[in-house]
Amino acid sequence: MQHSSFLNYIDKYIDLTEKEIDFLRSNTSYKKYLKGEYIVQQGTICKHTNFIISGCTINFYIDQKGQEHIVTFAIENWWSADISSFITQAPSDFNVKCQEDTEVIQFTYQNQDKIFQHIPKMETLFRKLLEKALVASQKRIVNNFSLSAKDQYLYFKTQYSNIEQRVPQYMVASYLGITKEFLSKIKAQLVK
Amino acid sequence: MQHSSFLNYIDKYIDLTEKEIDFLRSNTSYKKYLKGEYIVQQGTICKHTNFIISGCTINFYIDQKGQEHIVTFAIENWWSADISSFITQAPSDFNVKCQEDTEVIQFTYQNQDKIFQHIPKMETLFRKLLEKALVASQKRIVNNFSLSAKDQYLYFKTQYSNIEQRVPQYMVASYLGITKEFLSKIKAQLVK
DNA sequence: TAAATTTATTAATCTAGTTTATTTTTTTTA
DNA sequence: TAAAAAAAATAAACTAGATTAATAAATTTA
Repeated sequence: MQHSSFLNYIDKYIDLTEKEIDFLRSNTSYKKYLKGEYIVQQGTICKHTNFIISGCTINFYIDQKGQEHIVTFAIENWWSADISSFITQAPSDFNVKCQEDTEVIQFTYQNQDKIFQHIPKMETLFRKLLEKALVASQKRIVNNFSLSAKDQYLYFKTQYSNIEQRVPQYMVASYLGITKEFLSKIKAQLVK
Repeated sequence: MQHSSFLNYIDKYIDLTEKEIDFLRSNTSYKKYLKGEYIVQQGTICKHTNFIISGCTINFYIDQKGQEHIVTFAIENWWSADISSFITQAPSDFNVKCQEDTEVIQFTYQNQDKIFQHIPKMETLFRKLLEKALVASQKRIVNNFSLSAKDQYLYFKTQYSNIEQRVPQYMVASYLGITKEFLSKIKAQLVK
């Protein structure tokens, strides 16, 4: 029941037997975080990969100058974790924080491995998700290269309009790598 | 024999039986490209994932203004492809071009799939490689956010000093997302 | 080995985006 | 529902890096 939206998601990509579903259910766990809570904190180890059932998380870090930079947003039916820390089980450079009350299904490193060994289709699914994530990440680098801040913002709106409505504008600016003042200027200019 | 450096690479990560090695060998192929040849051209489909035995490739695109942007470099023991085009088998937005004479082991989409089904360990290896590639890609975005052009260049040198020696300086500038003139200025300033 | 081509340097001018500071608007809390 | 706090807007001064243009050095080719 807690797992149902997660299982629906999985079902869109692969077919699992009843046994496999039970295995998956018993090797993952449900957790609810409140708005403002941290799922991962800079300097600690990222224990879980999180599938978001409901809510919204931000992945950010604080640089040497004390400035906060948003690396990614995640909402329902997306995945949220600091992969670097998760795969190495070493302290994280990032924070994962709940921007809203957030319900997740969690995979520990050990359980994820167990799942991949018992259900190779799950590993295939994860491989394909990683391929897509890598393509999206490269696309972001490419956009950074060749689009003005205004065009990057417009692209963001086409891709993530649902997110724009759920987070403060200064976080969108941070995600785009520009100042909140400049995003404000861009918006004013777009209105005209 | 043509496959030996590829098999050595694989052997560092996973143990394969003789049969598995034969299967891998018969479902991949060796190819040699000359300096300047294209492995993938913008607008065509990326047919292969390439493991580089020797040589150097650049992955770049031409933007609307006709400007060339280098997205990635790859050398011996790295992988080279346009993943986006490869996984969708749709026309590529990128070029993969040989910067030196380059020998590769090639996986077609179908054969890669066959290999993953016959040798799940290979899919595990690829998943882990993708995880690492995603982490590196995110790291690049993060550096872009918080480092000056000079510091990005210094970071590049620590990570890819071997590549810096093998490609013209203007390609390094392009990879860093700055002009060749500005990189020249940075280098002059660093000498002092 | 000279000519042609490609790559790198230098310098002046310019601009997209930052910084700093102040004001206004919106949201939260008591 | 008023006060406090957080978020957004506006504007002036500033700067990192781009653009343009000319020159020099290195590499390739004949």
